[in-house]
Amino acid sequence: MAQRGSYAKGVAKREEILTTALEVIAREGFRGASVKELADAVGLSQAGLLHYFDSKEELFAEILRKRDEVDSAAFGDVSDPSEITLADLERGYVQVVRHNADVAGLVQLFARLSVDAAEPQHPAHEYFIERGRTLRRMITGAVAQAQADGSVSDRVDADTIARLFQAVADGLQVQWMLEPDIDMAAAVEALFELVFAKEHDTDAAS
Amino acid sequence: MAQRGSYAKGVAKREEILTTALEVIAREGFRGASVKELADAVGLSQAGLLHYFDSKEELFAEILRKRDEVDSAAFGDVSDPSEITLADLERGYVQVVRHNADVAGLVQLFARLSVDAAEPQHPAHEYFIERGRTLRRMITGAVAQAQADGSVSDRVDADTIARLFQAVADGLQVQWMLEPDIDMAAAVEALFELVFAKEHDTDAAS
DNA sequence: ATTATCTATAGATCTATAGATAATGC
DNA sequence: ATTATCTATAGATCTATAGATAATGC
Repeated sequence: MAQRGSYAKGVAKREEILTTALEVIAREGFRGASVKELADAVGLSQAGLLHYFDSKEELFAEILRKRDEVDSAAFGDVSDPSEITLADLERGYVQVVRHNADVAGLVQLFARLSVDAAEPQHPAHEYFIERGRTLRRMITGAVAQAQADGSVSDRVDADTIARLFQAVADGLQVQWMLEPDIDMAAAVEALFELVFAKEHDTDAAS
Repeated sequence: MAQRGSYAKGVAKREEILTTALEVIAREGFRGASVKELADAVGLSQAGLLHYFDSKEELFAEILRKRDEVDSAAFGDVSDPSEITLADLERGYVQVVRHNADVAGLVQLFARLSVDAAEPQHPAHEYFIERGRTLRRMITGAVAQAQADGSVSDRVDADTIARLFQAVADGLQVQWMLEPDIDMAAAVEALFELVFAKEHDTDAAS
């Protein structure tokens, strides 16, 4: 009952498990991602690894959380969502989409768990709900601002636009997994082009 | 070697397997969809059912094909994609999205297989590629037409717009599986609103 | 005393296949 | 003769847990 908490060694090992898992999955794909494989990669037995997590599903949920942590460290954390402009958003979006093309296994893991985590009891359920909210909050901020200054039509509310943007991101990844040749970044840029009445209507003669 | 082909009874049974599977999965969800469960539902043993399919994965691929067949019979087949207007597209889109809300299990199955079928050897790989193409062809037709008459900006080519529309459809379903309360139809309508410079700019004063 | 880790194993599935027998149709 | 179907089973996984021992730290 009286939990003492993890020893320093345990904390470090758990961390190592997650970061190593990210590499293994990114490289080998989601298929090779059995608990056994991940345990081998950090030199633990399968039972040894599971000591750190309640279940396999929780392990994978934690891997995704760790991924976000690593990514937002790499791509810059957003302290204040209301500070983001649309241009920032577009840049960040394209950057993430480009990066994802290098970590196919993680994209697969994410997509796979998105489906499994639909079940409310799934250990990643909250993760996905929370992540979606955070993502949309950022988008909504930028969009609302653009609507205020007139560069985006306000016939559709910012929340719904945010939902559509999220959907495009998820949906494009599905297409990309199936046909890795397609250019996700170009598609994202096109989306911004379409939704935002940009100033450079150069050849709008017709 | 000398294949005689299936007997009438076998053909009918195979059909029954697929249509029953659709009902079972729609109702019970993707979880209860083991081969055993599906076999029980048509009164066959597991081995008896597998006699009709090369593998479990092929079975599921066939189930999805059957679903499309049933759906396009219900929602009207498109003989000539170039005949579709944007308004048709929007109507059809909303209709399908509404229908899907009643068959959660099939939506899950589809999403789950989308990921698994990324593997080129997966029996549903071709299905997904082909389906995407067909869907986008319809969208492209309608969009190109709208671009020709000026109701849609031609700064983004019709193919890319089609890809975005497909992505929105897939991505919204992921959101909906996670949070069934959201209104997919409203989001789809918003997408059309955004992309198409509709005439009814009623309150475009600002 | 508690955590970190191992080995071993229960047991839950699930897929595919082999080897029957019964039904169908050339 | 071939298909339709069954029972039985191999065997591949994989997850979780029990019961050890070794390492850590109050």
